[in-house]
Amino acid sequence: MKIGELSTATSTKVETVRYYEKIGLLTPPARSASNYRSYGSDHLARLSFIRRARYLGFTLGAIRELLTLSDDNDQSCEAVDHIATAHLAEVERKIADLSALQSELTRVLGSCRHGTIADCKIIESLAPHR
Amino acid sequence: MKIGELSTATSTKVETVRYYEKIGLLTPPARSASNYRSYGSDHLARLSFIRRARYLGFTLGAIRELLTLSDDNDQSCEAVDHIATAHLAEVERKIADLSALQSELTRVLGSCRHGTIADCKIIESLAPHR
DNA sequence: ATGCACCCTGTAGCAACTACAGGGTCAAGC
DNA sequence: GCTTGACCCTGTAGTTGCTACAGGGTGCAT
Repeated sequence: MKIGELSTATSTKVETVRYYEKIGLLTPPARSASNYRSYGSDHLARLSFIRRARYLGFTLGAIRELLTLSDDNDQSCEAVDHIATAHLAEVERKIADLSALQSELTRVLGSCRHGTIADCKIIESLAPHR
Repeated sequence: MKIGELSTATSTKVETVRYYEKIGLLTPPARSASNYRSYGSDHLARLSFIRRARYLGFTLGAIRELLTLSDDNDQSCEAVDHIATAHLAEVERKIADLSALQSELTRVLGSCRHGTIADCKIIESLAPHR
């Protein structure tokens, strides 16, 4: 399949596919006579893996590790578990941060009296002169 | 005050202060005879505002708008309210996304049987061949 | 006078793409 | 047979919000 087909099959932009190749996440595929990239089902599987992991918020670095690990069938999946656990912890930390932010923003917004800037409580609470 | 003092006063890296000046968020301060930047309390207030808004997750673009608005005391604070409301919505969307992710990661991790890669459920659920 | 902490400018790097610019290829329709 | 349009190619630069040098100058204490 050509890059455009692979791209639509995985909901990935064509440029992104080429980018993954450039940084070594995807192996360079065979080329047609007219120098077009020609992908097989292995590429499709690998790219699907990458996209799903990206969707789950893994960094490209983590994905690279996961891909390396997944190539070695005999290894224990302890390392995989470790990467995923660390990522989960990170996600939970972000949720906590954002929730704190949410309360604060809600508080700030709740103080808006819809007057003029001069006595805008939002601006005020952003500029703590305390 | 010199840039280092401003920097520690606002917990901002010196490079970041210069960066804010370069992109026009901070007005260029006066210079000493030896070409050192020399800041006053207005700069301190403005940088505090920026840092607090950044801490609350506002983008520099949004902060630029907020700063422009806050300079015009007579305007209604409707626009300010609008920016903050939009930001809150964004934060809430992110929280929802991350929470979905959290469940999915928890599910994926829960399936780990600590065997070898060959039958690693984590890897499997990352590569959906369905 | 010599060290050290601080200041200056300017450029390049990070993540993870995205968006051109400037060209080549291929199949369909007139 | 020739044009039109959709696709493909490479390479480079832009995005966001900084951060990290490199290669210098300044100011103060010892």
